[in-house]
Amino acid sequence: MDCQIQNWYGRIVMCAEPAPGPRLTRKGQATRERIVAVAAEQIFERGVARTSLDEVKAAAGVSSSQLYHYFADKHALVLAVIEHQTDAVLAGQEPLLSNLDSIAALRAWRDLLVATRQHLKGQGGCPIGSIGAELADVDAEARAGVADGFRRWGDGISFGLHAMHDRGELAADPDDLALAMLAAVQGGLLLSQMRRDTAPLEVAVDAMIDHIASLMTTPGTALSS
Amino acid sequence: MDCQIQNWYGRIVMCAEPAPGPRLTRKGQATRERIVAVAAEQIFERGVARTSLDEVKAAAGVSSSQLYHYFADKHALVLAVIEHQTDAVLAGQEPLLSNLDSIAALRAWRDLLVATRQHLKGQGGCPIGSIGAELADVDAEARAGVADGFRRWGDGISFGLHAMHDRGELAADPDDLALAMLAAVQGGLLLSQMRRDTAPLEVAVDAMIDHIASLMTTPGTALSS
DNA sequence: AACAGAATGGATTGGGTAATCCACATTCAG
DNA sequence: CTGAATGTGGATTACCCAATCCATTCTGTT
Repeated sequence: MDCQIQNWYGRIVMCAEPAPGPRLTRKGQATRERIVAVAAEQIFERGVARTSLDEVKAAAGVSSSQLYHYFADKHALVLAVIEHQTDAVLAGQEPLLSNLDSIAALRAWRDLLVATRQHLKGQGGCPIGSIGAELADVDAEARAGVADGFRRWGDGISFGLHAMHDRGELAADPDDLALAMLAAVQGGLLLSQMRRDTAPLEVAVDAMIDHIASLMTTPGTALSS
Repeated sequence: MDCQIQNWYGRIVMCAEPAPGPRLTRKGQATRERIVAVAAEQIFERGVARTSLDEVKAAAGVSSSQLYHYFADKHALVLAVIEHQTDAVLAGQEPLLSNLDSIAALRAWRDLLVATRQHLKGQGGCPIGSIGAELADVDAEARAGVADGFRRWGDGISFGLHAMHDRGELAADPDDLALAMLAAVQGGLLLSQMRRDTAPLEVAVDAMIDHIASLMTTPGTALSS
């Protein structure tokens, strides 16, 4: 179901396969991607249930028959959007995400997350997480898709931590720390969205970075406070 | 807009005022509460948009006119549900939540959160957070209601941390730590919901407790690992 | 050129649901 | 006791939206 590709930074990441059904012409592929991109944007703003296909069709400049030519139904479109958003979120964190192998690198990555969030003026949460929260108990495939997105994200975080661990600098399980860090990011994003204030995201991720710093065997890694 | 009451454990917490509009008879109050309880349950299971008022009416055994007698519209009902769920979530963590003034107390509270989550067999996320994620950018009042619920929750956590700080045991800002802890809980719940596995919640909260433990001035507070 | 498969257009259908309306019953206060 | 406010019932309306259908045009291959 998945293929492996080399990304721009040399790391191997998992990505979804191109397309299963009937092969698409260049034009059809462009139309399909346009639909997914528009749907992703609207779902990010309003959620899945409040995004009507009529509006997606209008914004993408396509008709009903086109939409249902590329997607069996709304559910299939949502699955494509989840993959699309996962790719976008992970790509938006590169090249930092692939190199989180020092406290300094973690802090730079944190700054990027906060800056991205600030750029949205308090609107919107996590493009993946919000879909997951809405559909987890309603659509098993969507839940699995979001879970896979989180897995890829967590793998990205743990990659750098594993490097630190392998160098003997980190005295803890990198996978657990990566999972905890991802949780801090998700919770921080949610709280920040509710309060329209990046402070919760900053405090949560800072606390987790400080925790990692406290588990390092090498000296000279001062806390941020 | 709010009133202060004494809860069972002596702490002063903020709660919503009883009811603003025309005063209700005992029977009317019961009907209203039944509607809110049923709506809360269905929204927890399916989300706001996928909860139809017809089903709420059927499950609560009321007719349209009753529902619209107590609530101006669906939006007003959702606001009532947010308050209802906030009260329920906080009450469900007592008496532990009001006494998080030691590492041992924090660990006991963590165990309660994990056990509660396990009891749901992987279904459902945070009753408050999931509503917030769905409505934050669509319904400003709902967002504010959820934000207030999170504030109350965070206040509960910070209360015990402040006690530790006042005793000179904790060398950090209790409010920041409480905010980070709440973020870890929310993120942990979301990840656990996606993976249908309590591990993310456990790891995230454990990491945050360990972090707090590392900031304590008194010795003898061993890490959980 | 010619054919098959792919892509597009737009009208239509059918189901679901929030909200309204009017008629009737119950409760409570003075 | 009595009337005014509160509580209840169910039918109805008006709208939104996912999905279908058929006809037509485009694209790539041999």
